[in-house]
Amino acid sequence: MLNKSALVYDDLKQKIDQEVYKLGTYLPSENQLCALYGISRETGRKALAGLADNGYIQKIRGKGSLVIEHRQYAFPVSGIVSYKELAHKLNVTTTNIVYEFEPQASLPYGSFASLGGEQTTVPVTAIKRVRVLNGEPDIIDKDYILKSVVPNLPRRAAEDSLYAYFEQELGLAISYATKEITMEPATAEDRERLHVDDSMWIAVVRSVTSLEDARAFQYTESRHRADKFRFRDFARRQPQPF
Amino acid sequence: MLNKSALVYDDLKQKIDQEVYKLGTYLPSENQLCALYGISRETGRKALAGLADNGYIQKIRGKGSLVIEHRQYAFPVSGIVSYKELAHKLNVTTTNIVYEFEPQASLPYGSFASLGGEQTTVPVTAIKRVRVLNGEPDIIDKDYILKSVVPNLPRRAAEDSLYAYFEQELGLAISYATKEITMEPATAEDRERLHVDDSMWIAVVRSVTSLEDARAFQYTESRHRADKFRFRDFARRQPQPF
DNA sequence: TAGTGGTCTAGACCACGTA
DNA sequence: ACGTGGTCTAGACCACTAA
Repeated sequence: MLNKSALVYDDLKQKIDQEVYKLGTYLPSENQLCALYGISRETGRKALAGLADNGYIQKIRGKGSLVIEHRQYAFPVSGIVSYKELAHKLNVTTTNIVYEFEPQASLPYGSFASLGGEQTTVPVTAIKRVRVLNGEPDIIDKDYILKSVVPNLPRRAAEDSLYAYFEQELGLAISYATKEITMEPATAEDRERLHVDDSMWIAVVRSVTSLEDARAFQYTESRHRADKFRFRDFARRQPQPF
Repeated sequence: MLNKSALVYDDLKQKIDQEVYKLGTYLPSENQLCALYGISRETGRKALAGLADNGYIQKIRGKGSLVIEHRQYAFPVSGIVSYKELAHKLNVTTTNIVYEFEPQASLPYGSFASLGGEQTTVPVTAIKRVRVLNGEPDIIDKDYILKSVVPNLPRRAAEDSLYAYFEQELGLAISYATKEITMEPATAEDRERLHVDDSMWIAVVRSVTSLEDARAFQYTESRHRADKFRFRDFARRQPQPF
Protein backbone atom coordinates (compact mmCIF):
# COMPACT_ATOMS: atom_id res chain seq x y z
CA MET A 1 0.00 0.00 0.00
CA LEU A 2 1.43 3.32 -1.09
CA ASN A 3 0.90 6.88 0.06
CA LYS A 4 -2.06 8.89 -1.00
CA SER A 5 0.27 11.34 -2.72
CA ALA A 6 2.11 8.50 -4.50
CA LEU A 7 -1.20 7.04 -5.66
CA VAL A 8 -2.26 10.40 -7.04
CA TYR A 9 1.17 10.83 -8.64
CA ASP A 10 0.94 7.43 -10.34
CA ASP A 11 -2.59 8.05 -11.50
CA LEU A 12 -1.77 11.44 -13.00
CA LYS A 13 1.43 10.14 -14.58
CA GLN A 14 -0.44 7.28 -16.17
CA LYS A 15 -3.13 9.62 -17.47
CA ILE A 16 -0.44 11.86 -18.97
CA ASP A 17 1.27 8.88 -20.63
CA GLN A 18 -2.06 7.72 -22.01
CA GLU A 19 -2.87 11.25 -23.16
CA VAL A 20 -5.96 11.56 -21.03
CA TYR A 21 -4.19 14.81 -20.18
CA LYS A 22 -2.56 15.90 -23.41
CA LEU A 23 0.65 17.76 -24.01
CA GLY A 24 0.03 21.49 -23.85
CA THR A 25 -3.12 21.24 -21.75
CA TYR A 26 -3.61 21.86 -18.03
CA LEU A 27 -4.23 19.28 -15.34
CA PRO A 28 -7.24 19.81 -13.06
CA SER A 29 -6.52 22.62 -10.59
CA GLU A 30 -5.27 21.83 -7.11
CA ASN A 31 -8.70 22.42 -5.62
CA GLN A 32 -10.26 20.13 -8.21
CA LEU A 33 -7.70 17.44 -7.39
CA CYS A 34 -8.71 17.69 -3.73
CA ALA A 35 -12.30 16.97 -4.69
CA LEU A 36 -11.44 14.34 -7.31
CA TYR A 37 -9.28 12.23 -5.03
CA GLY A 38 -10.67 13.20 -1.65
CA ILE A 39 -7.38 14.58 -0.40
CA SER A 40 -6.11 17.76 1.15
CA ARG A 41 -4.40 20.37 -0.95
CA GLU A 42 -0.86 19.79 0.37
CA THR A 43 -1.17 16.10 -0.46
CA GLY A 44 -2.12 16.88 -4.03
CA ARG A 45 0.70 19.40 -4.20
CA LYS A 46 3.19 16.68 -3.26
CA ALA A 47 2.02 14.61 -6.21
CA LEU A 48 2.30 17.61 -8.52
CA ALA A 49 5.76 18.45 -7.19
CA GLY A 50 6.88 14.95 -8.14
CA LEU A 51 5.53 15.34 -11.65
CA ALA A 52 7.31 18.70 -11.97
CA ASP A 53 10.58 17.18 -10.69
CA ASN A 54 10.43 14.49 -13.31
CA GLY A 55 9.64 16.84 -16.16
CA TYR A 56 6.01 15.90 -16.71
CA ILE A 57 4.47 19.27 -15.92
CA GLN A 58 5.37 22.90 -15.46
CA LYS A 59 3.43 24.72 -12.76
CA ILE A 60 2.47 28.24 -13.75
CA ARG A 61 1.13 30.56 -11.12
CA GLY A 62 -2.34 31.91 -11.76
CA LYS A 63 -2.86 29.40 -14.54
CA GLY A 64 -2.32 25.78 -13.59
CA SER A 65 -0.16 22.71 -14.16
CA LEU A 66 0.81 22.51 -17.82
CA VAL A 67 1.68 19.13 -19.34
CA ILE A 68 5.08 19.41 -21.10
CA GLU A 69 7.28 17.09 -23.16
CA HIS A 70 9.08 14.84 -20.75
CA ARG A 71 12.21 12.80 -21.13
CA GLN A 72 11.69 9.32 -22.41
CA TYR A 73 13.73 6.55 -20.98
CA ALA A 74 17.10 6.92 -22.53
CA PHE A 75 19.19 3.93 -22.49
CA PRO A 76 21.33 3.26 -19.72
CA VAL A 77 22.11 5.95 -17.24
CA SER A 78 19.10 7.92 -16.21
CA GLY A 79 18.15 7.37 -12.61
CA ILE A 80 18.85 4.08 -10.95
CA VAL A 81 17.21 1.52 -13.12
CA SER A 82 18.28 -2.01 -13.83
CA TYR A 83 18.70 -3.42 -17.33
CA LYS A 84 15.86 -5.81 -16.87
CA GLU A 85 13.55 -2.95 -15.99
CA LEU A 86 14.78 -0.90 -18.95
CA ALA A 87 14.55 -3.71 -21.44
CA HIS A 88 10.97 -4.22 -20.32
CA LYS A 89 10.12 -0.55 -20.85
CA LEU A 90 11.84 -0.28 -24.20
CA ASN A 91 10.80 -3.62 -25.66
CA VAL A 92 14.35 -4.53 -26.58
CA THR A 93 15.70 -8.04 -26.54
CA THR A 94 18.58 -8.13 -24.10
CA THR A 95 20.93 -10.92 -23.31
CA ASN A 96 23.23 -10.99 -20.42
CA ILE A 97 26.49 -12.94 -20.51
CA VAL A 98 28.34 -13.43 -17.24
CA TYR A 99 31.95 -13.95 -18.26
CA GLU A 100 33.51 -13.63 -14.86
CA PHE A 101 32.19 -14.42 -11.39
CA GLU A 102 34.51 -14.19 -8.41
CA PRO A 103 32.89 -14.63 -4.99
CA GLN A 104 36.12 -13.97 -3.08
CA ALA A 105 37.54 -10.78 -4.57
CA SER A 106 38.66 -7.59 -2.89
CA LEU A 107 38.52 -3.94 -3.81
CA PRO A 108 40.32 -0.86 -2.46
CA TYR A 109 38.13 0.80 0.12
CA GLY A 110 38.60 4.13 -1.68
CA SER A 111 36.27 3.01 -4.43
CA PHE A 112 33.41 3.28 -1.99
CA ALA A 113 34.33 6.36 -0.05
CA SER A 114 36.76 8.99 -1.18
CA LEU A 115 37.82 9.68 2.37
CA GLY A 116 41.49 9.75 3.22
CA GLY A 117 44.09 7.68 1.44
CA GLU A 118 42.86 4.52 3.09
CA GLN A 119 44.93 1.65 1.79
CA THR A 120 42.71 -1.10 3.11
CA THR A 121 40.67 -3.34 0.85
CA VAL A 122 37.22 -4.78 1.39
CA PRO A 123 35.87 -8.23 0.45
CA VAL A 124 33.48 -8.14 -2.48
CA THR A 125 31.80 -10.39 -4.99
CA ALA A 126 33.11 -9.40 -8.43
CA ILE A 127 31.00 -9.86 -11.55
CA LYS A 128 31.71 -9.02 -15.17
CA ARG A 129 28.93 -9.11 -17.70
CA VAL A 130 28.36 -8.22 -21.33
CA ARG A 131 24.99 -6.75 -22.30
CA VAL A 132 23.85 -7.81 -25.73
CA LEU A 133 21.18 -5.55 -27.22
CA ASN A 134 19.43 -6.72 -30.35
CA GLY A 135 22.23 -9.14 -31.06
CA GLU A 136 25.13 -6.70 -30.55
CA PRO A 137 27.42 -6.57 -27.52
CA ASP A 138 27.18 -2.92 -26.49
CA ILE A 139 28.02 -2.69 -22.81
CA ILE A 140 30.37 -4.23 -20.29
CA ASP A 141 29.26 -4.08 -16.66
CA LYS A 142 31.69 -4.71 -13.84
CA ASP A 143 29.97 -4.97 -10.47
CA TYR A 144 31.56 -5.24 -7.06
CA ILE A 145 29.16 -6.00 -4.20
CA LEU A 146 30.23 -5.76 -0.58
CA LYS A 147 30.23 -9.14 1.14
CA SER A 148 29.47 -7.44 4.45
CA VAL A 149 26.04 -6.59 3.00
CA VAL A 150 25.51 -9.53 0.65
CA PRO A 151 27.63 -12.45 1.91
CA ASN A 152 26.60 -15.14 -0.55
CA LEU A 153 25.57 -13.82 -3.92
CA PRO A 154 24.35 -16.66 -6.13
CA ARG A 155 25.59 -16.66 -9.71
CA ARG A 156 22.01 -16.94 -10.95
CA ALA A 157 21.28 -13.45 -9.48
CA ALA A 158 23.98 -12.05 -11.78
CA GLU A 159 22.54 -13.94 -14.70
CA ASP A 160 19.06 -12.63 -14.04
CA SER A 161 18.87 -9.25 -12.30
CA LEU A 162 20.95 -8.08 -9.36
CA TYR A 163 18.43 -5.42 -8.35
CA ALA A 164 15.53 -7.84 -8.33
CA TYR A 165 17.61 -10.14 -6.13
CA PHE A 166 18.64 -7.38 -3.73
CA GLU A 167 15.18 -5.90 -3.38
CA GLN A 168 12.82 -8.82 -3.71
CA GLU A 169 14.81 -11.68 -2.22
CA LEU A 170 16.99 -9.91 0.30
CA GLY A 171 14.62 -7.04 1.11
CA LEU A 172 17.38 -4.45 0.72
CA ALA A 173 16.13 -0.89 0.17
CA ILE A 174 18.20 0.71 -2.57
CA SER A 175 18.07 4.44 -2.13
CA TYR A 176 20.56 6.55 -4.07
CA ALA A 177 23.67 6.55 -6.21
CA THR A 178 26.43 8.88 -7.31
CA LYS A 179 27.57 8.49 -10.87
CA GLU A 180 30.38 9.86 -12.94
CA ILE A 181 30.55 9.72 -16.71
CA THR A 182 33.86 10.01 -18.50
CA MET A 183 35.16 9.11 -21.94
CA GLU A 184 38.16 6.85 -22.37
CA PRO A 185 39.97 5.05 -25.18
CA ALA A 186 39.06 1.37 -25.56
CA THR A 187 41.12 -1.13 -23.60
CA ALA A 188 42.07 -4.61 -24.81
CA GLU A 189 39.19 -6.05 -22.79
CA ASP A 190 36.76 -3.56 -24.38
CA ARG A 191 37.97 -4.46 -27.87
CA GLU A 192 37.62 -8.15 -27.23
CA ARG A 193 34.22 -8.13 -25.54
CA LEU A 194 32.56 -5.37 -27.53
CA HIS A 195 34.08 -6.30 -30.89
CA VAL A 196 35.45 -2.84 -31.65
CA ASP A 197 38.83 -1.67 -32.89
CA ASP A 198 41.16 0.73 -31.11
CA SER A 199 39.82 3.85 -32.80
CA MET A 200 36.63 3.43 -30.75
CA TRP A 201 36.17 5.38 -27.54
CA ILE A 202 34.26 4.13 -24.53
CA ALA A 203 31.78 5.99 -22.34
CA VAL A 204 32.49 4.90 -18.79
CA VAL A 205 29.87 5.28 -16.07
CA ARG A 206 31.24 4.67 -12.58
CA SER A 207 28.75 4.62 -9.75
CA VAL A 208 28.42 3.89 -6.07
CA THR A 209 25.01 2.76 -4.91
CA SER A 210 23.75 3.09 -1.33
CA LEU A 211 20.95 1.75 0.78
CA GLU A 212 18.31 3.61 2.79
CA ASP A 213 20.54 3.53 5.84
CA ALA A 214 23.27 5.24 3.77
CA ARG A 215 25.54 2.17 3.61
CA ALA A 216 27.33 2.11 0.24
CA PHE A 217 27.24 -1.49 -0.93
CA GLN A 218 27.84 -1.63 -4.68
CA TYR A 219 30.46 -0.19 -6.99
CA THR A 220 29.79 -0.45 -10.70
CA GLU A 221 31.79 0.36 -13.78
CA SER A 222 29.69 0.36 -16.90
CA ARG A 223 31.53 0.62 -20.23
CA HIS A 224 29.53 1.61 -23.32
CA ARG A 225 30.49 1.66 -26.99
CA ALA A 226 30.70 5.39 -27.69
CA ASP A 227 28.58 5.17 -30.82
CA LYS A 228 25.74 3.51 -28.90
CA PHE A 229 25.88 5.71 -25.84
CA ARG A 230 23.08 8.12 -25.11
CA PHE A 231 22.07 9.85 -21.92
CA ARG A 232 19.05 12.05 -21.37
CA ASP A 233 18.49 14.34 -18.50
CA PHE A 234 15.93 16.78 -17.22
CA ALA A 235 17.15 19.54 -14.95
CA ARG A 236 15.58 22.48 -13.18
CA ARG A 237 17.49 25.66 -12.63
CA GLN A 238 18.46 26.49 -9.08
CA PRO A 239 18.71 30.13 -8.05
CA GLN A 240 22.38 31.04 -8.23
CA PRO A 241 23.65 32.76 -5.10
CA PHE A 242 25.54 35.67 -6.65
CA MET B 1 13.62 38.08 -0.04
CA LEU B 2 13.44 34.30 -0.19
CA ASN B 3 11.15 31.75 1.42
CA LYS B 4 11.62 30.64 4.95
CA SER B 5 12.27 27.12 3.71
CA ALA B 6 14.82 28.39 1.16
CA LEU B 7 16.56 30.40 3.86
CA VAL B 8 16.76 27.35 6.10
CA TYR B 9 17.96 25.26 3.14
CA ASP B 10 20.72 27.74 2.33
CA ASP B 11 21.77 28.02 5.94
CA LEU B 12 21.97 24.25 6.42
CA LYS B 13 23.76 23.77 3.09
CA GLN B 14 26.31 26.39 4.00
CA LYS B 15 26.87 24.82 7.42
CA ILE B 16 27.38 21.43 5.76
CA ASP B 17 29.86 22.89 3.26
CA GLN B 18 31.71 24.60 6.11
CA GLU B 19 31.62 21.41 8.13
CA VAL B 20 29.68 22.89 11.00
CA TYR B 21 27.68 19.73 10.37
CA LYS B 22 30.27 17.13 9.45
CA LEU B 23 30.04 14.19 7.10
CA GLY B 24 28.65 11.18 8.94
CA THR B 25 26.90 13.20 11.65
CA TYR B 26 23.23 14.07 12.03
CA LEU B 27 21.61 17.45 11.56
CA PRO B 28 19.43 18.76 14.39
CA SER B 29 16.13 16.89 14.48
CA GLU B 30 13.08 18.33 12.76
CA ASN B 31 11.64 19.48 16.06
CA GLN B 32 14.92 21.15 16.96
CA LEU B 33 14.96 22.91 13.60
CA CYS B 34 11.48 24.26 14.34
CA ALA B 35 12.78 25.79 17.55
CA LEU B 36 16.11 26.94 16.07
CA TYR B 37 14.60 28.82 13.15
CA GLY B 38 11.15 29.58 14.53
CA ILE B 39 9.35 27.66 11.81
CA SER B 40 6.76 24.95 11.57
CA ARG B 41 7.75 21.38 10.99
CA GLU B 42 6.54 21.14 7.38
CA THR B 43 8.59 24.20 6.50
CA GLY B 44 11.73 22.64 7.92
CA ARG B 45 10.88 19.41 6.14
CA LYS B 46 10.82 21.24 2.82
CA ALA B 47 14.34 22.49 3.42
CA LEU B 48 15.48 18.97 4.35
CA ALA B 49 13.78 17.50 1.28
CA GLY B 50 15.81 19.88 -0.88
CA LEU B 51 19.04 18.80 0.79
CA ALA B 52 18.10 15.14 0.28
CA ASP B 53 17.27 15.77 -3.39
CA ASN B 54 20.66 17.30 -3.96
CA GLY B 55 22.54 14.54 -2.21
CA TYR B 56 23.57 16.44 0.92
CA ILE B 57 21.75 14.28 3.44
CA GLN B 58 20.05 10.93 3.78
CA LYS B 59 16.98 10.91 6.01
CA ILE B 60 16.74 7.82 8.17
CA ARG B 61 13.55 7.14 10.02
CA GLY B 62 13.87 6.88 13.75
CA LYS B 63 17.36 8.37 13.60
CA GLY B 64 17.66 11.66 11.81
CA SER B 65 19.15 13.44 8.81
CA LEU B 66 22.61 12.06 8.10
CA VAL B 67 25.14 14.21 6.26
CA ILE B 68 26.53 12.21 3.31
CA GLU B 69 29.16 12.80 0.60
CA HIS B 70 27.56 14.99 -2.01
CA ARG B 71 28.44 15.60 -5.63
CA GLN B 72 30.84 18.37 -6.25
CA TYR B 73 30.36 20.64 -9.16
CA ALA B 74 31.49 18.62 -12.07
CA PHE B 75 32.38 20.50 -15.08
CA PRO B 76 29.92 21.32 -17.48
CA VAL B 77 26.65 19.48 -17.52
CA SER B 78 25.20 19.12 -14.09
CA GLY B 79 22.05 21.13 -13.64
CA ILE B 80 21.61 24.34 -15.52
CA VAL B 81 24.61 26.43 -14.70
CA SER B 82 26.42 28.91 -16.85
CA TYR B 83 30.16 28.84 -17.47
CA LYS B 84 30.68 32.05 -15.63
CA GLU B 85 29.02 30.59 -12.56
CA LEU B 86 31.02 27.38 -12.82
CA ALA B 87 34.33 29.10 -13.37
CA HIS B 88 33.64 31.12 -10.25
CA LYS B 89 32.91 27.99 -8.20
CA LEU B 90 35.89 26.04 -9.47
CA ASN B 91 38.44 28.85 -9.49
CA VAL B 92 39.44 28.16 -13.06
CA THR B 93 40.51 30.82 -15.49
CA THR B 94 38.15 30.74 -18.42
CA THR B 95 38.23 32.67 -21.61
CA ASN B 96 35.43 32.90 -24.02
CA ILE B 97 36.03 33.50 -27.72
CA VAL B 98 33.06 34.41 -29.86
CA TYR B 99 34.01 33.32 -33.37
CA GLU B 100 30.62 33.64 -34.98
CA PHE B 101 27.70 35.94 -34.25
CA GLU B 102 24.72 35.96 -36.57
CA PRO B 103 21.72 38.03 -35.43
CA GLN B 104 19.54 36.99 -38.39
CA ALA B 105 19.79 33.21 -38.54
CA SER B 106 17.06 30.60 -38.65
CA LEU B 107 16.67 27.13 -37.22
CA PRO B 108 14.25 24.27 -37.96
CA TYR B 109 11.38 24.42 -35.53
CA GLY B 110 11.91 20.74 -34.76
CA SER B 111 15.01 21.57 -32.74
CA PHE B 112 12.76 23.13 -30.13
CA ALA B 113 9.81 20.80 -30.09
CA SER B 114 9.79 17.29 -31.43
CA LEU B 115 6.16 17.60 -32.39
CA GLY B 116 5.06 16.60 -35.89
CA GLY B 117 7.32 16.87 -38.91
CA GLU B 118 7.04 20.63 -38.91
CA GLN B 119 9.16 21.93 -41.74
CA THR B 120 9.00 25.56 -40.69
CA THR B 121 11.99 27.45 -39.38
CA VAL B 122 12.16 30.05 -36.66
CA PRO B 123 14.29 33.22 -36.50
CA VAL B 124 17.13 32.97 -33.99
CA THR B 125 20.32 34.67 -32.99
CA ALA B 126 23.16 32.21 -33.65
CA ILE B 127 26.35 32.29 -31.59
CA LYS B 128 29.43 30.08 -31.72
CA ARG B 129 31.99 30.26 -28.95
CA VAL B 130 35.11 28.45 -27.85
CA ARG B 131 35.69 27.96 -24.12
CA VAL B 132 39.32 28.13 -23.14
CA LEU B 133 40.07 26.53 -19.77
CA ASN B 134 43.49 27.10 -18.28
CA GLY B 135 44.85 28.05 -21.67
CA GLU B 136 43.38 25.09 -23.61
CA PRO B 137 40.41 25.23 -25.97
CA ASP B 138 38.19 22.44 -24.59
CA ILE B 139 34.63 23.20 -25.58
CA ILE B 140 32.67 24.62 -28.50
CA ASP B 141 29.27 26.07 -27.66
CA LYS B 142 26.71 26.76 -30.34
CA ASP B 143 23.72 28.70 -29.07
CA TYR B 144 20.54 29.55 -30.90
CA ILE B 145 18.22 31.97 -29.10
CA LEU B 146 14.69 32.62 -30.29
CA LYS B 147 14.24 36.17 -31.55
CA SER B 148 10.60 36.04 -30.50
CA VAL B 149 11.81 35.98 -26.90
CA VAL B 150 15.07 37.94 -27.20
CA PRO B 151 14.78 40.21 -30.27
CA ASN B 152 18.05 42.09 -30.02
CA LEU B 153 20.80 40.17 -28.36
CA PRO B 154 23.90 42.34 -28.00
CA ARG B 155 27.21 40.72 -28.91
CA ARG B 156 28.64 41.76 -25.54
CA ALA B 157 26.13 39.42 -23.81
CA ALA B 158 27.65 36.51 -25.71
CA GLU B 159 31.13 37.68 -24.77
CA ASP B 160 30.22 37.91 -21.11
CA SER B 161 27.45 35.58 -19.94
CA LEU B 162 24.19 34.84 -21.72
CA TYR B 163 22.45 33.70 -18.54
CA ALA B 164 23.40 36.81 -16.62
CA TYR B 165 22.02 38.88 -19.50
CA PHE B 166 18.78 36.92 -19.71
CA GLU B 167 18.11 36.89 -16.01
CA GLN B 168 19.53 40.15 -14.73
CA GLU B 169 19.02 42.48 -17.67
CA LEU B 170 15.93 41.05 -19.31
CA GLY B 171 14.32 39.62 -16.19
CA LEU B 172 13.67 36.26 -17.86
CA ALA B 173 13.03 33.39 -15.48
CA ILE B 174 14.96 30.35 -16.67
CA SER B 175 13.27 27.26 -15.33
CA TYR B 176 14.25 23.93 -16.84
CA ALA B 177 16.11 22.14 -19.61
CA THR B 178 16.22 18.79 -21.33
CA LYS B 179 19.65 17.54 -22.28
CA GLU B 180 21.00 14.69 -24.27
CA ILE B 181 24.58 13.50 -24.21
CA THR B 182 25.99 11.50 -27.11
CA MET B 183 29.43 10.80 -28.51
CA GLU B 184 30.43 11.59 -32.04
CA PRO B 185 33.63 11.59 -34.10
CA ALA B 186 35.29 14.99 -34.41
CA THR B 187 34.21 17.16 -37.33
CA ALA B 188 36.49 19.48 -39.27
CA GLU B 189 35.22 22.40 -37.19
CA ASP B 190 35.99 20.50 -33.97
CA ARG B 191 39.50 19.69 -35.15
CA GLU B 192 40.19 23.28 -36.11
CA ARG B 193 38.76 24.98 -33.03
CA LEU B 194 39.76 22.43 -30.39
CA HIS B 195 43.17 21.61 -31.88
CA VAL B 196 42.63 17.85 -31.96
CA ASP B 197 43.22 15.23 -34.66
CA ASP B 198 40.62 12.94 -36.17
CA SER B 199 41.19 10.09 -33.73
CA MET B 200 39.56 12.23 -31.03
CA TRP B 201 35.90 11.76 -30.22
CA ILE B 202 33.61 14.55 -29.07
CA ALA B 203 31.05 14.46 -26.26
CA VAL B 204 28.05 16.38 -27.54
CA VAL B 205 25.50 17.84 -25.15
CA ARG B 206 22.37 19.08 -26.88
CA SER B 207 19.84 20.92 -24.77
CA VAL B 208 16.65 22.91 -24.98
CA THR B 209 16.10 25.45 -22.23
CA SER B 210 12.71 26.78 -21.20
CA LEU B 211 11.31 29.64 -19.16
CA GLU B 212 8.91 29.58 -16.22
CA ASP B 213 5.97 29.91 -18.55
CA ALA B 214 7.19 26.79 -20.39
CA ARG B 215 8.30 28.65 -23.53
CA ALA B 216 11.37 26.95 -25.00
CA PHE B 217 13.72 29.76 -26.02
CA GLN B 218 17.26 28.42 -26.36
CA TYR B 219 18.80 25.49 -28.18
CA THR B 220 22.41 24.70 -27.36
CA GLU B 221 24.92 22.29 -28.75
CA SER B 222 27.96 21.96 -26.55
CA ARG B 223 30.90 20.00 -27.97
CA HIS B 224 33.55 18.77 -25.55
CA ARG B 225 36.90 17.12 -26.15
CA ALA B 226 36.18 13.58 -25.00
CA ASP B 227 39.30 13.37 -22.87
CA LYS B 228 38.29 16.47 -20.90
CA PHE B 229 34.65 15.57 -20.47
CA ARG B 230 33.29 14.64 -17.07
CA PHE B 231 29.76 14.54 -15.74
CA ARG B 232 28.66 13.81 -12.21
CA ASP B 233 25.20 12.96 -11.14
CA PHE B 234 23.29 12.10 -8.01
CA ALA B 235 20.16 10.03 -8.42
CA ARG B 236 17.56 8.58 -6.10
CA ARG B 237 15.87 5.32 -6.87
CA GLN B 238 12.21 5.47 -7.75
CA PRO B 239 9.97 2.54 -6.82
CA GLN B 240 9.65 0.43 -9.96
CA PRO B 241 6.07 -0.49 -10.79
CA PHE B 242 6.44 -4.20 -11.46
C1' DT C 1 -13.44 39.75 -8.93
C1' DA C 2 -12.72 34.99 -8.97
C1' DG C 3 -9.63 31.33 -9.67
C1' DT C 4 -4.98 29.72 -9.78
C1' DG C 5 -0.67 28.25 -7.55
C1' DG C 6 3.04 29.51 -3.44
C1' DT C 7 3.79 29.44 1.29
C1' DC C 8 3.19 28.61 6.10
C1' DT C 9 0.98 26.90 10.27
C1' DA C 10 -0.50 23.81 14.31
C1' DG C 11 -1.91 19.67 15.14
C1' DA C 12 -2.75 14.82 14.53
C1' DC C 13 -1.58 9.87 13.87
C1' DC C 14 1.66 6.39 12.31
C1' DA C 15 6.15 3.51 11.83
C1' DC C 16 10.72 2.90 13.09
C1' DG C 17 14.98 2.94 16.21
C1' DT C 18 17.05 3.18 20.69
C1' DA C 19 17.41 2.44 25.24
C1' DA D 1 8.62 4.85 26.66
C1' DC D 2 10.43 8.26 23.99
C1' DG D 3 12.35 10.64 20.12
C1' DT D 4 12.91 10.33 15.34
C1' DG D 5 11.08 10.95 10.61
C1' DG D 6 6.59 10.01 7.27
C1' DT D 7 2.15 11.41 6.18
C1' DC D 8 -2.05 13.94 6.13
C1' DT D 9 -5.26 17.60 7.32
C1' DA D 10 -7.94 22.15 7.37
C1' DG D 11 -7.25 26.55 7.23
C1' DA D 12 -4.98 30.90 6.43
C1' DC D 13 -2.74 34.64 3.69
C1' DC D 14 -0.28 36.06 -0.43
C1' DA D 15 0.85 36.89 -5.59
C1' DC D 16 -0.35 36.26 -10.09
C1' DT D 17 -3.69 35.65 -14.25
C1' DA D 18 -7.74 36.23 -16.45
C1' DA D 19 -12.17 37.99 -17.67
